[in-house]
Amino acid sequence: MTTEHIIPRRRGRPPKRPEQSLQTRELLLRAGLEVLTEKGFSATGIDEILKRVGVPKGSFYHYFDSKEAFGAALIERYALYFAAKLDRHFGDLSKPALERLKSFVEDAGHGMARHDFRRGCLIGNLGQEMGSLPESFRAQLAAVFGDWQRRVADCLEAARSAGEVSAAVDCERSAAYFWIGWEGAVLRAKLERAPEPLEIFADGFFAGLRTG
Amino acid sequence: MTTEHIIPRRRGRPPKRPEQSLQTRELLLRAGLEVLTEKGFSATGIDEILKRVGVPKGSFYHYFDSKEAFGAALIERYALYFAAKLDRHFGDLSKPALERLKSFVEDAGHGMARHDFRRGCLIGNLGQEMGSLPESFRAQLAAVFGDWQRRVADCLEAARSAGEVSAAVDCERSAAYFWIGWEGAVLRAKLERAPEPLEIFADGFFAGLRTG
DNA sequence: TGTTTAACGAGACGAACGGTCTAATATGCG
DNA sequence: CGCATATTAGACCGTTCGTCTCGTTAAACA
Repeated sequence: MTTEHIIPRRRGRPPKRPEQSLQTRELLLRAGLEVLTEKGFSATGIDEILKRVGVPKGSFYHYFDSKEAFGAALIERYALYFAAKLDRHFGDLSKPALERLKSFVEDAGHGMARHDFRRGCLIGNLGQEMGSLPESFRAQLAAVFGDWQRRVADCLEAARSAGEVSAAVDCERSAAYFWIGWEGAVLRAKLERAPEPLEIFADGFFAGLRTG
Repeated sequence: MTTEHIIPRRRGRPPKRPEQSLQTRELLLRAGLEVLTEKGFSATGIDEILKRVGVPKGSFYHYFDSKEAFGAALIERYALYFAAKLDRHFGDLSKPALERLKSFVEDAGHGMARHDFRRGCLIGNLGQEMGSLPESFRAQLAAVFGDWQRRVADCLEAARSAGEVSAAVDCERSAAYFWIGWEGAVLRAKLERAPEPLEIFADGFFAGLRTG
């Protein structure tokens, strides 16, 4: 069901093939993303991730100083992965700016559907959990939202210049609004295991842009 | 800092004063709400709640069959508490319907501010955690949202009848939209420990109602 | 080619957790 | 008085958490 590379693992110092040497770390990160987007940080034990990829505990603490450090690495990776996704959509100048944003929304919806609405957004998940998370995560998570917001704001700005949305739209504020609501929609879609919350939010959001 | 009733607890069967006899259970529920709105279900241990109110474990398992049953009781109580809050605002016929909704939003914002934006919405918190929660919670949580949505939809309907919002507004859908986004705003306000997300969402939502 | 050192795998370890259980204590009731 | 009932008290068990120490293997250097 998941990334089940049961490549027989050798002990001792590995041969000098950099691609191979990063494999274990890579596997841990990938599995971590899968599990954490589904269950969050606190509810997930290291062992679960370990078992999933067939790596013993000792390896984990070789690659990461602690569960906290692992979490930070996951946030970083997820943020990057997502920023790339945004760029891919927003950079597609073959369509109008507003369409670019819509295509991201659609893509994200398909992504959730592909996992049966069981997985949400890592950043949203961890944000919700901040009450019990290392305080160092707070700034990191907020920064990620800031980054994503920037990108959406730019896209909206382009749409406004092109007259695709009302000139009265405050792009920065609308971008903030977008992520606030989108995360709510993802959360709700996960709860109901259904796409409707995403659709309802997207419809409402885009309708609002017509009038500012 | 919290409900620190350190009422000296007597062992043995208590005297027949029903108000007193429910006290321990009551204290557990109250403390549970405080902690779970802040940290969620998985991250919270029974012991933490117990210590907070100075109740030994034996009592806990006397009043609740399990942590799961305790969670279910908390959801029920929170849903009731919140429904009452909604009714209080929406039932205040001295102001226009839209104002009633706005006053709820304002009240909720003050509520979060009072706890320094450390506590969120229990239902939202648990919703996010569904990935690791007993499956029995899912229907219960969804039903709560359904109930709240109903109430908001009714309020919106009243506003529409009074011409306070565009006749084009789909009240049911807008109510769904409201809760989707509002939960996102609460989550974000908790993350940033600031009221802006609530304001941004509320502004955008109410603006959208003008045009439907 | 032999010794040292870096890189990694393996699993033992103590603390904490959820949950159960028995005992202790006090009241209600016949 | 004595038995049933309600509640507190906390020892206890199996699990799981995150950390740590050590063994094993290859690279590095001479």
